[in-house]
Amino acid sequence: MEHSVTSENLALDRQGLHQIVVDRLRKLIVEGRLEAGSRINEKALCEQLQISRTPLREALKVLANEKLVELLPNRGAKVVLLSDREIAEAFEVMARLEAISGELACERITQPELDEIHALHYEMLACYTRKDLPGYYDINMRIHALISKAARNELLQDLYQRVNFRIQSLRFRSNFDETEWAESVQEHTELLEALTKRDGARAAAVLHLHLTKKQRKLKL
Amino acid sequence: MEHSVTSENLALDRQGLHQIVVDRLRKLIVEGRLEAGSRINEKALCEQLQISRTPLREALKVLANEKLVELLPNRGAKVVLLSDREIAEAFEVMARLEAISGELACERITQPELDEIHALHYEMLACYTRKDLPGYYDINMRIHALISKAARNELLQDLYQRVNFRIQSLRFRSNFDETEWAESVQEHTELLEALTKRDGARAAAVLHLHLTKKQRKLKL
DNA sequence: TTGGCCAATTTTGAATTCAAAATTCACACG
DNA sequence: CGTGTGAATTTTGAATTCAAAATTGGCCAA
Repeated sequence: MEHSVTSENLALDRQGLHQIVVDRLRKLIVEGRLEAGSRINEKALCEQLQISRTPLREALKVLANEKLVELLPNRGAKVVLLSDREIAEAFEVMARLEAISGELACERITQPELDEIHALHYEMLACYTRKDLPGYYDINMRIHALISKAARNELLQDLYQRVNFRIQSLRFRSNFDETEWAESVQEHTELLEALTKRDGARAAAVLHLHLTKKQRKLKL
Repeated sequence: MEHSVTSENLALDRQGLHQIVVDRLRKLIVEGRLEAGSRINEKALCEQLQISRTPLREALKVLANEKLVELLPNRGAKVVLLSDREIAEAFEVMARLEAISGELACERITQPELDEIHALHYEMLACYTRKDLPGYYDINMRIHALISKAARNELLQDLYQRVNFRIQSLRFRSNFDETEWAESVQEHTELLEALTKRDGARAAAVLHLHLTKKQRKLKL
């Protein structure tokens, strides 16, 4: 192995083991692979992730701060299970954050970014036509993430992501019937229009409504 | 000692040592007693706080997640020093969050809460008259916190606090001349008016402007 | 003196250890 | 049968340990 250095130093350790664990665990939670409400056993998780308890416990404390897990004194951690009220609050905040992002994005988005969103929009239409729901969800999320990014405010983007982490796992609870799906697509078309015209107020309004409707589609 | 239990169990440990350390450290940072940009020595802090390194390191990771400290790989932690851009972003977000809180508070605030805000407002006027700036700051913050609370959305309140932690330490950098102080007081009076009339749009507008002006008062 | 190099020391990252708390489980008793 | 009790086991919280990385400080040479 001619090129190898002392220790295979691929994964240039960004910032300590704990951060890697935070990201992996958060992904597991957000994707629903770690069930909401379920207990987290430190030993078991350590073995699964092949790490010692220290970085795992550090990660759990960070995720508790993000309110993705709950720390019970002397009784370990559990994946947070949102109450109906918390879900409603998250959507109320998300609707506002998206509206703000949309408004700011109208002022600050670049043409290449706008083009990319348009491209994604067509990809999304393709998924819609094929009734490919997972693909639709994925592209939809990427569009919203790009808008958040185009608002050119990293703190706003951070808050957006934070709230998004909370509600993303709820996508399994949304029942998209044919009519509602079509409606959602229509809203996206209007959003693109507003963005293209740099009509901030309209983009904000469309996004606020879009999120409010998304909330209504949740199964209770 | 007749009443004493095995171990003096006052401070009913809310939730582990690390959380206590998080709160204490955050307070030190926000109050500026831990200088922005300064290195944090684990051993020294451990001795000062009379704890071992484990809970301190857990706390540092949480605070890094809150972006109050920065973790440098293998080189320890330092208190975050905000760039001008980050400060501008924080105020941009804060202005929006306050506006949202004000708007929602108009819909949801109770009469006792409104009364308490009025009482605080008069206390604040007293501080203003006496030119008691620390007292003014303190009451001012409590008024804004109450409005955030009256919005009846814990997640929104959490985001509000998070952003507030970031910019609170900047209060040392604001130069309040006589005119500006008077102006600020006037804005508060208008805010109270809007709240009393439950005029959400107006409360939002006043708060947005209030924050924007606050930002302009910062020394660069 | 100044600059560079290497050993000694300090500091960090993460695993391990140890005590305290909670949980499990067997068994006696009603 | 179901229920309460307590010892054994597991799990958690936090200190300690240990290796790796960074920093410091001294020494030598230019």
